[in-house]
Amino acid sequence: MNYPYVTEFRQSLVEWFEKEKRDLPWRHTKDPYKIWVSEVMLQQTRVDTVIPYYNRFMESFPTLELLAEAPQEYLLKHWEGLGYYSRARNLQAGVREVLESYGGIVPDNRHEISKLKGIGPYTAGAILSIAYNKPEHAVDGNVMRVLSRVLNIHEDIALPKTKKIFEAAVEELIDPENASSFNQGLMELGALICSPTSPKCLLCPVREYCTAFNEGEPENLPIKSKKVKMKHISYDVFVCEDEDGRILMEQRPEEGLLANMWQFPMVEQEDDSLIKFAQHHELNVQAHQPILTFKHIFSHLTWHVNAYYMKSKTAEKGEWLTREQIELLPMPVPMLKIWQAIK
DNA sequence: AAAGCGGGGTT
DNA sequence: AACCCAGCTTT
Repeated sequence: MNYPYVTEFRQSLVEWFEKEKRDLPWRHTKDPYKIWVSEVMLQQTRVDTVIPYYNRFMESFPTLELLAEAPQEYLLKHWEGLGYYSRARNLQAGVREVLESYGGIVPDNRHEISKLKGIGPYTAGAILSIAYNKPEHAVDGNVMRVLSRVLNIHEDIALPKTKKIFEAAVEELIDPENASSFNQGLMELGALICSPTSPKCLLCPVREYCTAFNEGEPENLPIKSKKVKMKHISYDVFVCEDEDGRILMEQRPEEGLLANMWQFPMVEQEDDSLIKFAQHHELNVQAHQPILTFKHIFSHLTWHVNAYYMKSKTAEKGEWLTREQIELLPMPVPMLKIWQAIK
């Protein structure tokens, strides 16, 4: 690696972290289960977003056993609005594996913990280092940004193989006695100081040991290629209420986008989609009116939603639920938006 | 190696 | 509007 400041970098980073770290709910524990939950929630998700979800989750599922026993719908309700809902289902599958195969003890080595559903290379290293203080790499977007600057690495971080370079670097740099503070320090530095744009180098505890600060251009690292083609789809959504005040609902498939989440019936927009919808459900629609139109942007596609409200005579087909029942169902944000408009 | 998978904040 | 965020799974 040919980096001359290993000892100084370690010491400065760990000291800075232990002095300046934010007071976060999951930093009050070393329970591997709780660290696990926090790390899964934090995947592609900001700290400020996660905090209320984590607190609510720990009130309902304070132990691994209670999470293992929870109905999936109740679990998803706790994840509602957080996104990437497969994380929640994988987490539950993972804790069940721990109970069945490891006597309820989260494994303390990479080989075993990596077998658990939802635990990839990053989360494995995060749990091992934070809960067990094991000197294991935990390379996320923050770490790649920080180390690309400290070590002046110009490889494209969008390429999967590039992550191996950073994992190898962490293995050499990591403080074997303070793995927890070292790994968290790298991420905390990325969050507070070594930001994507306008890094605050003058406040940085390791700027003396930063190759890009000394010899390069920190603000132009890391190198990241990008190519995204956004897809667009238009949907009609029908909020259909019968004479008893019950509303027609449907559950999404168990695989794919928003798996197992509930929604008001939704069909791809066509000129006669309302007629087709009414025929399919054998509805006797008496009146309908537009509620709202909006755009919902996912990471890889955009929904253009037209929502309508309608009254129908009571029909046999489909799941007709009361407002109280609907409140208990996990729904994605676009549906919550429509539900708010209805109420 | 590439694609699918949420939602929201920042610039 | 583009980018980013304490990434993982499937193909």
